[in-house]
Amino acid sequence: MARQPTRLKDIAAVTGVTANTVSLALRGSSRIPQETRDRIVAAARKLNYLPNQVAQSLVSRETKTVGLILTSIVNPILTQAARAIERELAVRGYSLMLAASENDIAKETDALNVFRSRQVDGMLIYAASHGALDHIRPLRRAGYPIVLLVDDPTRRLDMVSVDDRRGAEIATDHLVGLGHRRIAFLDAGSQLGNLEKLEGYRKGLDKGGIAFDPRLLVDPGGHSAARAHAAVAAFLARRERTTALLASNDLLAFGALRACRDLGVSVPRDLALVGFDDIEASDYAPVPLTTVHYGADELSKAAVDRLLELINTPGRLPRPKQTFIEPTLVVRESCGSRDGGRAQRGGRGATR
Amino acid sequence: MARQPTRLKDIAAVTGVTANTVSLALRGSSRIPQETRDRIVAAARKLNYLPNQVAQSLVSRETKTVGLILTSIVNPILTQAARAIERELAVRGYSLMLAASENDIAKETDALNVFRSRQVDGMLIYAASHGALDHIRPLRRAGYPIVLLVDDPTRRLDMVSVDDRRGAEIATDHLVGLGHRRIAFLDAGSQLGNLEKLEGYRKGLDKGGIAFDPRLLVDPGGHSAARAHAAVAAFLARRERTTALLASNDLLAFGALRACRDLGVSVPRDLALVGFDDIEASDYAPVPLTTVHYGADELSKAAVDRLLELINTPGRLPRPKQTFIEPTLVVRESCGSRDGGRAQRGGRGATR
DNA sequence: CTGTTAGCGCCTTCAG
DNA sequence: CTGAAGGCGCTAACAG
Repeated sequence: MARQPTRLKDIAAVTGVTANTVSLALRGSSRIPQETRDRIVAAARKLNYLPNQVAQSLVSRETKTVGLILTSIVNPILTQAARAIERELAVRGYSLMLAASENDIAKETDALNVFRSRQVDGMLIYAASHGALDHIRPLRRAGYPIVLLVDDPTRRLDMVSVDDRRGAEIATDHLVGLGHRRIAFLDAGSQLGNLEKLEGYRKGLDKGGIAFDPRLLVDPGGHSAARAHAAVAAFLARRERTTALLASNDLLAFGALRACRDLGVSVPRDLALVGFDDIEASDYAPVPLTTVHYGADELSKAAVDRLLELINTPGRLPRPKQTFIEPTLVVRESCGSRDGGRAQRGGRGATR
Repeated sequence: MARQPTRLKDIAAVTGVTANTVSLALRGSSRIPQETRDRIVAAARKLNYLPNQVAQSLVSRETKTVGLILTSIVNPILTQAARAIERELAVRGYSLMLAASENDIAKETDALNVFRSRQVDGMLIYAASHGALDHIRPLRRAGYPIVLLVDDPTRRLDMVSVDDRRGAEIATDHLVGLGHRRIAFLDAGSQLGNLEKLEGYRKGLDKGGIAFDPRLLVDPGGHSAARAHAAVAAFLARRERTTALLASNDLLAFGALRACRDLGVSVPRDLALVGFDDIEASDYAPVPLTTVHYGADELSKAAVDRLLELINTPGRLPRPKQTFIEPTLVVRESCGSRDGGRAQRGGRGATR
């Protein structure tokens, strides 16, 4: 990029030694006498020398780079994870390369290839579809360090993820415990085959002795709050006599909240609402959101740790390891249990 | 990363030609007869060949990589920009390398050096401090393509940025037009020397014939909603008889909204509120936020376009060019003008 | 203690 | 139409 970056050879020319000596000196080899070293280091500073990492990588066969594939960068929770990942990597001397799949397997595959071609030392992947991992598996078999950031049902890849199933289950438990029987589930993941949250929801229902009713599934057909807004509005218009709604992420919950406001449905009095992710804005929502929380930083750290473990394993990769981050429920106002009473008996309502 | 990635030489061995021929064939050179080419391409596919970009970069002297330095990845508007940048770059065959400065000049400098060492073809920088650009300027002089994503007061660097000054000005104009005279300004940028918004605010005041009162400046001492929450609570307790507040970003506005709720101050009836950035959540806030909007995607595209222009300029870099993205005001409920009346006379209040 | 040689994987130039 | 030679910037092996 700079038109003429300084090379070892340039420093060599100035100091009257050979490029090799400069290389050794700059890396502090004791083979070079202190005095020569100082002279070389001084010259390097003066010439504003920085080693060419691409040349280094070619010989060392490592790039000190990790690739991260995100689904969509709009979801704040992914952003938060990306940030923690960048930080964790930076302190360990790795750089982060970013790609987005937009929930599209073809783009995910493209990103995989780009990263491979760029010789990244490892990859972190928010797979678009948890069921469709067959484009990733061969890479692991070929020896590529890869850590999935979503659940792999088959357990054949390394993985660090929040326990989505458990998260949806505790959220459902909470609503069931509050006396709700008709609990709707707002989720965009099913289309992509990401069924963990749905399963957790069903498990929670089961435990409460509530039959699963597919009419209570609402699919926004997209991942934005706007989509959720429309879908929930349509759903509410159907008058399914729902008293609670579990949204599979907070952005969708925001849309739901808006739909309720439009239709004069009071949250939590008329409808108890629970989200998922606990993004920063959830606490600042019109009705502060009860939501499933998990440590995105903790998750990121665990994922980076595992990835570096794989990267630094000399021979064959160790057996895949699965790590689940345990979620907790953060109870705020939107579920109606904040002030003790059952949501049905009416709480403070949605006043501001 | 894969223990043994396929090389040109491997394909050569299999097809009984030389590595050179393989290289030409794979790049579709007409110098190689169609039939040989097909044979080579087939072998490459079978061996799952991908070119080693590190090696390619060493000879081509370009990495097809762009470095992006963000201040803090928490601000959703930066994320949104990052996403658009990634997308713009990807369609042009460039990869994105990400680093975060956490608003710290030392870290910003580190990131600059890392990118330089990694031979990125160009850099996009959300500089932490718009006044402190002296660590960046020499790079431009050395011929590095760099586009700043914030204003450079001295106009010596290429830059694509929202017109912060203008944004704050139109927001202030709006509040002045609504009859407000005591307008507070909530801003975390001044400490870092990012004064554009403050200037716009003062200009708006001036035009309205309102004297600037430093007691109406509230500094959250940080960039989070929580900090704003605390700072605004303290400010409101001082009873400065403020009727309006301009927040320098939406996250801060959320915190302010929360402080108002805590203290029973109704928005917009008792206090008109205007934010900045128009992040997705703003429309879903307890009181939908009136805020300064700008096309983050448009900004990103312009920045990427300009950067690639610089990258593809053969000799000396052209003169630096400044591009401002024009902001607009999105009027929602928090400023009290939505339903026609002056905020002071009471609007719908903050009901939900 | 330092210089020389070779090679990482690829591309370009020049021979054949 | 294809092969051989040289080099990108750096490091590793071996000489001297």
